Amino acid sequence: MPSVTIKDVARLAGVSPSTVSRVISNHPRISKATAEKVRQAMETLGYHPNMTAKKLVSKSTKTLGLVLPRSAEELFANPFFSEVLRGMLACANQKQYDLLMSSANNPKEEMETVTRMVLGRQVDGMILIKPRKADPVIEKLLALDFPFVVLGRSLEHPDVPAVNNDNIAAAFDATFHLINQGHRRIGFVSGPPELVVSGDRLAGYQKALSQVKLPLRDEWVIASDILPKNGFHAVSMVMNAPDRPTAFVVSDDVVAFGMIRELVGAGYQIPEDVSVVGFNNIVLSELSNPPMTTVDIGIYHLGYQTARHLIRILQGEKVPEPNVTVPHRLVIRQSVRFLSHTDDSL
Amino acid sequence: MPSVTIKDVARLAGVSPSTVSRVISNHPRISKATAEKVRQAMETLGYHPNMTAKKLVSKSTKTLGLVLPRSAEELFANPFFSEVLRGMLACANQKQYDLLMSSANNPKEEMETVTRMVLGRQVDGMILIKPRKADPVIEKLLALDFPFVVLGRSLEHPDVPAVNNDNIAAAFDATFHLINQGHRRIGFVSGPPELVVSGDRLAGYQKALSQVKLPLRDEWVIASDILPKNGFHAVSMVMNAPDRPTAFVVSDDVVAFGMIRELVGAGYQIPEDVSVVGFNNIVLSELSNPPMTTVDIGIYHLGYQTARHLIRILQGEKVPEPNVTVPHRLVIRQSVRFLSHTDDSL
DNA sequence: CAAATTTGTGCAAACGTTTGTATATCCTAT
DNA sequence: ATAGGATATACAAACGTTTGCACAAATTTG
Repeated sequence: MPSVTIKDVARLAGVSPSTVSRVISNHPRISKATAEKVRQAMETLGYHPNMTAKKLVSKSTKTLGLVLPRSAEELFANPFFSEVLRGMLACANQKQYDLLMSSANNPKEEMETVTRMVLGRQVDGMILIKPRKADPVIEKLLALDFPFVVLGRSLEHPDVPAVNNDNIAAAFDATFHLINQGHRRIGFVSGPPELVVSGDRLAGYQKALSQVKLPLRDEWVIASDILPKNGFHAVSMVMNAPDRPTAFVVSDDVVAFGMIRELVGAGYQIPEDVSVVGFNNIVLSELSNPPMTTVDIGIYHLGYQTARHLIRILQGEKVPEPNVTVPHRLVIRQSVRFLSHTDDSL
Repeated sequence: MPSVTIKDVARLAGVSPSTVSRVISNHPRISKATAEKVRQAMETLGYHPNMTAKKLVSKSTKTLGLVLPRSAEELFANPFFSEVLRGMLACANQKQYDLLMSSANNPKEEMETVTRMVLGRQVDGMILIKPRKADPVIEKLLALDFPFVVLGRSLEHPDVPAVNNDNIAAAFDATFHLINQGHRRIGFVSGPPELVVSGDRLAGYQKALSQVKLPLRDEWVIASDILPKNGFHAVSMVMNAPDRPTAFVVSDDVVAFGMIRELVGAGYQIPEDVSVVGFNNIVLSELSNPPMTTVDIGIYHLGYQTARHLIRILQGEKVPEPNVTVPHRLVIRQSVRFLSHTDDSL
């Protein structure tokens, strides 16, 4: 409302607008005296720079763009997202950047929003969360030569700046933990098939099985997108077969919760009858009943490093590696049972 | 990078920049012919308006500001937040607004960020999430006469535009449900004491007790901020007393999870030994073991309506009521036991 | 002590739009 | 034919900054 500009300050301080500007940016060749005078004037007038004007002339917005994946509806109810966001905000905040967010209901809207942010010069760089396979947004940004980093990885462009877990290794570890605990019949619940991350985790699972020469049984891998809605029919189908799995690797903790709930409802005990290892280690994994064994992928760091990486690039710092990998670790709690080989109660 | 401006379009189309501008904004007095010519030129050049310039001259940013409460660290790991955000984004997106976010580590930073957004004219309005009692940010915004709405309510300024639940009634309902189920010794776990919402829920709990002439026992109300860190000492202290509560109202589902976990760890069964009713109905409340009885406060709607309310105000629509109340409802699941009055097993 | 350099400040252009006012062309009505 | 009003477009100022250049004053140098 008051809208006091640099000119008002200049007038009161008895100097030119450019001098005021230089005082603000600590230009070296401003005398101590005028600087003081100007600061005084700013103070009494309650001056604050108009960021929009500043952005226009400086051609830098100090803002990072973030468009929510169209799968937002699902992914978003997931604590994963807020934890990632928390990391991003923490980093952005520290480096004096803001985050401009928008959501989109479908791929078309998503592209439009990206376009508006990028071509509309509202942001200095973009963050892409969990890209799809053959993601057109990546193609677009690449074509525009606009700075961006993906949280996850691009299948088609391996050298695009990215922050990711080694999801193959992570799923391998999760699966191998079950193997080490004596399990031989291990099922897998995968994430949305269009996401790169889903493919990686599936691959890690398969790798672990084949390493110990266990057969891959297609009927034991379940696509999670049919899970929460359809009452887990796929799960009960698998469980009703004569030689059912004794354990599952589930590529998302939330889905794992839903699955456990179904299993419990069907009369199974966790981990006595079925073991489960989840993915992500969200806060509630620790608080659930039973506390869930899961692979901690460092969600907060994932977010933090993604923002960090992008800002580094924007500031022209030497970026040693295009890709940064956030370490994961298996957190062993109580949703996995040790299965003696001589035990054939299952 | 290419940075094609309105002038480039004008040149190619053989008209003046102002004409191009008017074509874009569908000015009535532009001939069909030129309009076509200009659109053609925009197309071939791949023109997109520079939003920053537009914002500068139009003095409207089409952006909503959101500063994360300093309690972000805690609140944020909470799915509550992402669900609220999802609602806000959905509404903003629909009304063609963006969200500018920032976080702050302490009240001072918070104020600075608000100042930067508001006085820096980066946003048209602000959203304040769950204000504290005597929140200085509210005072500031009021003093500046800057449009904002709070998600929650202001204690000191009841007529400030706000979107909220009737938290007193909600906590009353939760407590009364326990009473109806036969409970007479009911504890309460409160949220961070500096938040308005915490006070309201506590009041609702007290109201329910006094309505049925149950004594208020101070030692049975536990402040949650001492909960997750200190291993729930307060809980075990309460539980070890000779006449311990048979049930708790817990003003946040996440805290309820943590509490249940502690209780289970101490050998109690839920709901057989202790009943719990939570607050918020986050996604995982349904999936937990046992599924949690909780009051659904419509988190998504809370977010959606907050954005909606602010946008209404910004667009100068007649706003019938300064405050909108999002309805709540008790969702009965399986964390509460029916307690026969003749049953003195507890 | 004059010349050269440094120091401090102002002027004006630029960033890419929007919009009020002026002007030119074209109708329509007298 | 011609005034009067539409209609369609151009001009230029404005939004609030930053910054290259010019220039005066102060300081250093030989």
